[in-house]
Parts: sequence; structure tokens; C-alpha cells
Amino acid sequence: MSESSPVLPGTVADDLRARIIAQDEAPGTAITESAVALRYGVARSTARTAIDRLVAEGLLVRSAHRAARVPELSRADIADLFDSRAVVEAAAVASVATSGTLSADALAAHRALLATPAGEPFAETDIAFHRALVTGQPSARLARMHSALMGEIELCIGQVQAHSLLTAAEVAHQHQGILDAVVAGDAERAADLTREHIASSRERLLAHYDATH
Amino acid sequence: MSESSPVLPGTVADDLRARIIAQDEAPGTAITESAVALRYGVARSTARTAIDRLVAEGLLVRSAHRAARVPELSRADIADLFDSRAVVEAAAVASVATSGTLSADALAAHRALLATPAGEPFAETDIAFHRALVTGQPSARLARMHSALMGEIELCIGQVQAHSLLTAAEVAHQHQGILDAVVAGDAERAADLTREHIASSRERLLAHYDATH
DNA sequence: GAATACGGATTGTCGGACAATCTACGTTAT
DNA sequence: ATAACGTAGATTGTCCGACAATCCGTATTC
Repeated sequence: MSESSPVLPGTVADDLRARIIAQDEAPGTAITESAVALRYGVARSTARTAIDRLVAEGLLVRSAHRAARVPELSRADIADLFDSRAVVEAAAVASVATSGTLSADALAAHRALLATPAGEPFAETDIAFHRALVTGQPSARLARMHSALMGEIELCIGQVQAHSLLTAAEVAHQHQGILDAVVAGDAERAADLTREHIASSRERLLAHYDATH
Repeated sequence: MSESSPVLPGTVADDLRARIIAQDEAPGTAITESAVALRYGVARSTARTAIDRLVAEGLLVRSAHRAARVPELSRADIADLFDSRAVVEAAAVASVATSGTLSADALAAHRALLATPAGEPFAETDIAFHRALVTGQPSARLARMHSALMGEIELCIGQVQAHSLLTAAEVAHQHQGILDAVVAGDAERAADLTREHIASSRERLLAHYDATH
């Protein structure tokens, strides 16, 4: 088993990413290279590359000679994020339906969501389903773009604090519809349902955003 | 006017990118950090940053502890690249048609292409048109994804050595059709024409690839 | 009160150092 | 001969320390 990339900046970036998504770092607070280096016991250059990576993912923003900050996603950002995601994910799901590359992980995530008791948080399971669905599909570039978007999506969900605007059962039901279309090989319907599913998330999040701002 | 990012790695990456796309670095040849540092008179860490950026763009590939190399795009890569681009660009063009954000640069590139004498190379002008079209559109994320794809597209065109599989007039004519739909606000038709336009490029490139491999 | 100058914080780049790891080649054993 | 093994050179991965450039808030000056 060979790692494809440096490991240290990777783990630092992974942990930082988790912290950012979990809102452990409030939006707007400065993430300095030295602070990261100190916290993880690595050199500043190592911390820097980790931060660079997150900046590339959109989870941090930085202007020249300024400390990186967790971005505060605007209403327009949220809308753009979900619209872009719908474009990419609908195409990816259509590709799954056509190529028949439905991943076992996606089915596992779907079952996990079905088994989630009402009231329990399920955002992670929901996202795992979507990620697995797209990962299984053959296009490396669609997968890459989708992965980049999903990071921001998670940040977005965290910032709007919208973890349970829907019940797990409702979300699972929509997923089921997508899966049925995929298994039936109906790419067009699968793509449409995916767009609808994402659009409904979008609307709910925007409504919640409007209500709290 | 404030630069958003470090300038040195940026210029090194820009020059390297140009060299890679121009096939000055043959596919497969190693691009070592020290060689880049030496050539541009910068520290190895700076060269490394530049290389990292190109790796993220897909213009270089690298496995752990190995020198970065210019990737040799496979037939599947070419197909995937154009399919992914069609997904993103069709959505972007539809957005231009809807939002009426047709950029002046796109029109300028279109006129430049119309004015290109038969037999002259026009790949750059063609690409400038597509880039400008998407850049003008409001979604930052669609623009980001498209830009990332276009780098690889340019590499692809260079590798297949397919600079003039079509005449400038033919390409300009297809562009004209897209622009007409955009100006008419017909997002659906603009998207369809964009998909067709990209698909025809794809087929021509693949045919040329098959003929030479 | 506004323009200016200062100073602290942070990034941007440098150079050198050393360990880890990969590949290719040559040596040894079968 | 050939297959397994091991070593050497190349390259990356990470560290450290240093210093210039730049940005920002604050104090100073007019």
C-alpha cells in the first residue's frame, strides 16, 4: 500500500478540516501558520501546506500577507454551492445509472440512514451516501469536482446549523427514489431526482438562513 | 490592486504551465524540484509550491517520493475530460443566457476568431472564447471547476497535436450559434449547442488519437 | 481632526540540513 | 542463466532558523 502524497500535511489538513466543519473554529477567526504549527507540533512550512490545501478546497480564505480565515458563507454562496453541486452530481448519478457502477458503500450508507432512529443526527450519513454514490462512478474528474464541493457543503451546513431540517426517513425516501432509478438504468430520471433532492436541500437551507439572519 | 496570493510560485507555475502545454516538456519526463528551483533561480520550497499547484491542476502527476511527471493522457482521459467539461460548460453557458452576463472578452475572442485567416492556428483564440464565456457567468464555483478542466484540455490538445482538425470558420460558426442562443436568452438551446460543440471536438480528437496510436 | 509615522503580527522566501523512500543496477545464490 | 537480494544514488518529506515585505491598528504630529 503506497500513500500517494505527503502524510504529515495531510493529517494536519484532515484534522483542521474536521474542526472547521464542526465549527470548532468560528467563521472569521484567524488561522495562523504558527498557531497550526504549534498546535500540531509541526514546522511552520508543514502547517502552511496544510493551510494551502484547505484554501484550495474553499474551507479557508486568505489574502496576501494576511492570516487565513474561515469564510462566512453568504446567501449567494449557499445558493451557488448547491446549484453547482446539482450540476455535477446529477451528471455523476446519471453516469452511475448508465454504467451500473453503484458502489457498495453507497448502499451501506443508504441502509445506515434507513436504520437511523428519528431524532438522531444523520448529516454525516447523508453526506457519506452522496459521496459514495459519486465516487463509484467512472469519471475521475467529476469525482474530483464533487469532492471539492462537498467540503464546502459540509461547512455550509455547519454554519447554517441546519442539521435536521428534514427527518432521516424523508431523506432516505428521496435517496431510495434515486437508487431505484439508478438500478433501473434510467439515467434521466435519476438525474432529475438528484437535482430535485439537492434543490430541496438548498431551499430548506436558504429558508433557515433567512430566518436566522 | 492587491495580489491575492504569493507571486513567486505563481509566476513559476505560470511559466511551467505554459511550457507543459506547449509540449516543451515531453510527457513522462521528470520535473524535479531542484531542477525547477535551479532554472528559475528560486529556493526548492518555492519550486515545490509551484509544482504542487500544477499537480492540483492535473498538469503534473506525482507519487510519493517520486519526481513529478507530465502525464500521458489516455484515451479514457480524453473522453472523460471532454465529457466533464461539457457538463460544466453547458451549465455555465445556460447561466450566461439566463443572467445576461455575456462578457466583452468573449465577444472580442469571437471576433478575433472570425478574423483569423484560413490556415492560421487558432486554438488559443478558441480557448480564450470558452474561458471568457464562462468567466463572465456569475457562479464562482462553476468558473473554478471549468478553469481547472481547461488546463487539462489544453494539455490534451497539445498531446494529441490536434491544433487544426477544424477550420477557424467552422468553429466560429458553432460559436455564433451558441452566442445567438445566449443573446436570445434561450438557456436550453445554448446548453444543447454547447454540449454538441464540445462533443464534436471530443470526437475529432479521439479520432485523431486513434489514428496516431 | 486628519494625515502620518511607528511597531507588532504574519506571511513570503530563502538556504541548508537530514531522514525516508523509491528505482535501478549490480551481486550473490540457486 | 535467472531469480532473489542488497546496496547506492536520486528525490522527496520535513524540519529549523533567518530575514524582508507587507498589512493593520495605534500613537504621534500638524
